[in-house]
Amino acid sequence: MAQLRTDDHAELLRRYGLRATGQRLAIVGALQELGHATIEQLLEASQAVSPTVQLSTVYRVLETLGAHGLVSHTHLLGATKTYQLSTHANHAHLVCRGCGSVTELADDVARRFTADISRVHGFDVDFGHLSVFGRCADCVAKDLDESPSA
Amino acid sequence: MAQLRTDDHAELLRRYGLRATGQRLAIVGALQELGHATIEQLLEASQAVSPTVQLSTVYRVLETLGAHGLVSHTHLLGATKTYQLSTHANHAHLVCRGCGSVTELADDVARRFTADISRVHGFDVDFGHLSVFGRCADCVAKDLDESPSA
DNA sequence: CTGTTTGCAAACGATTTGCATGCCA
DNA sequence: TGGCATGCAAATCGTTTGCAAACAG
Repeated sequence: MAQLRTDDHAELLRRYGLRATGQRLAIVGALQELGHATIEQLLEASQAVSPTVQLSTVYRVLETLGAHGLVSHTHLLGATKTYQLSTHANHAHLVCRGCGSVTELADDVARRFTADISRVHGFDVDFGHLSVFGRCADCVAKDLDESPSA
Repeated sequence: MAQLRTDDHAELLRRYGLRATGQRLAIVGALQELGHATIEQLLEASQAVSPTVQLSTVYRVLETLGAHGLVSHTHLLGATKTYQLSTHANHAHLVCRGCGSVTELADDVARRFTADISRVHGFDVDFGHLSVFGRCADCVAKDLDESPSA
């Protein structure tokens, strides 16, 4: 997995016509490191690098980067919005309501699903934003333990 | 499609051990009529029947009904939470980012998808809460019109 | 009659905004 | 240097809560 460094992040931002400020680099770095993260997580992680970063800045930066297609967001658990670099967005998520774990959906399953939808409904699925809720294998197993038999 | 009347709603509520107040009947009626609706839509629709209904009441009623399994909710557009009667919840939604339209996903497609996920990931999909974002056939067609060729 | 539900208004948390200053290009 | 980005604090939005009155059963 190609790990971009800070320098590259700066370049990336400029390529999109955006200024490479310390705060933005910190936030992009945090996004890259975390894969997907909530506002709170991003605030914390970017403050570790650039202590002056403020909550409102995180909001503004994410909005700006989002408008330029660099960042996308998904609703994972409940109303929690999580953000991710678009380069990291090309897969759907399986979100477990039991333990909160987030797994990437296997590509071939996703592809078949979107193909089916396209064929049946003519609907063009926005892949990166797809979140599937349910219970992961572990939690299903736990559920069975707790209600042993009928 | 079996259309329940107000009397039946009252009965339904009581069957769940809930009091059948005018406000609740109005809200359940609105849910039934709208299929799925936001808090705002529900407020408006239920006020048409029972003008005293208040926003906080809508919130409280939905929470109560939800706790009893009568109502479920999904995230459709953006952060917008929409609510629906559980009897109406057994299908996934295709949500168009272009025009905001919401379509029900064909059963067989959904079934195949959940079966795939179960087989590959051991993950048990929460069906009624599945929302798929993207662009509907109409909006895809419009998109093509607007960017005719390269 | 009794306990639940509602109206109302105030509290609350998350997100957004205005303005002066700071910093990148 | 000029203008976009940020810090800070206040405003705003959606949602929740406490309390007394109204209502269902």
